[in-house]
Amino acid sequence: MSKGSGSAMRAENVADGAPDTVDPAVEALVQDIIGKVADRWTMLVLEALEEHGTLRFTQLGRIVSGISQKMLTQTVRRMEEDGLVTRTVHPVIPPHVDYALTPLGSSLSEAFCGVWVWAEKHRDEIEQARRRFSEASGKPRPA
Amino acid sequence: MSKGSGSAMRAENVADGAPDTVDPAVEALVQDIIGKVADRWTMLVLEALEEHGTLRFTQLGRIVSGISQKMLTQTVRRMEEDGLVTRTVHPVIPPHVDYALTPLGSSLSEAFCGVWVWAEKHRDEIEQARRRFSEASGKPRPA
DNA sequence: CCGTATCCTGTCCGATACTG
DNA sequence: CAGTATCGGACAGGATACGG
Repeated sequence: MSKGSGSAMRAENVADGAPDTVDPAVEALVQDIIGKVADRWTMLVLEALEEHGTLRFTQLGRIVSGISQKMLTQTVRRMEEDGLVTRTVHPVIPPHVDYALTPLGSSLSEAFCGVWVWAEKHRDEIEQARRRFSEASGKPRPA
Repeated sequence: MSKGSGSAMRAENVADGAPDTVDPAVEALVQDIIGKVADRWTMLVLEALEEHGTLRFTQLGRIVSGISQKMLTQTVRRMEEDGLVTRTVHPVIPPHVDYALTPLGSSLSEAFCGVWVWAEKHRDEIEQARRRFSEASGKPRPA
């Protein structure tokens, strides 16, 4: 999933009228971002921080119930790397680390909210479609 | 995304220490939908159909370059199951199958556009953040 | 041309144990 | 409390070959 995002290729000038010309670099980056954000844990951490503001490691782990330390660390690190969250270490005993969304992280949360709203709005249609599909295929309902 | 998001498996509930903005059940379903829809191939197929309209199996496979037949079939099947695309079989020889977006699929594409725009708009910030992170961590370029 | 079935590999993720 | 390291199971997904 980690594709060559290091490319300095710039093609923001999509001033043409052709809608079918999607820049490969942009497309790659978008896929990369989506891939990360759509991750089960990343999404939940994003939400948790959007809701509660600053949180500690353990707090985060409690809110995102079910996540392992490994995944929490990994998720949070990647989000930090992408500039979505800030990681503040207080050098005291016992250790104390705070996590918070950056403006970039907040804006992503907001942007992704559109898809969230869509899913919520159309979940009935989706379930209907699934049922219709199961009916037509003669297959039993998958879980 | 990753593997586990097959269906609404989130039976685990938080001890309600903090008020959630959304219903847990709805959240689970939305996560499920997001998980499927945000899939790398699903996204590309969605885009391809949004751009080109109706497409045949092989056409689709050519546009979404790099996808295997297995994944293409699987992706398209799931999208059909969720009511995002229509699958029209022309019983001729040789076989001829057309795929097209449903209104639901189009609306999803539109909703996803927000994230797409976000990624495009902020890709510089993200790359900067990554560079800064690499610098601070003393890590070499991750390919 | 379209789709399925089989094999095989890479990777994700949870559990556990240990350090500062 | 916060994080790292390692092991092992499970599954996604690519390649291939074959059926309709």
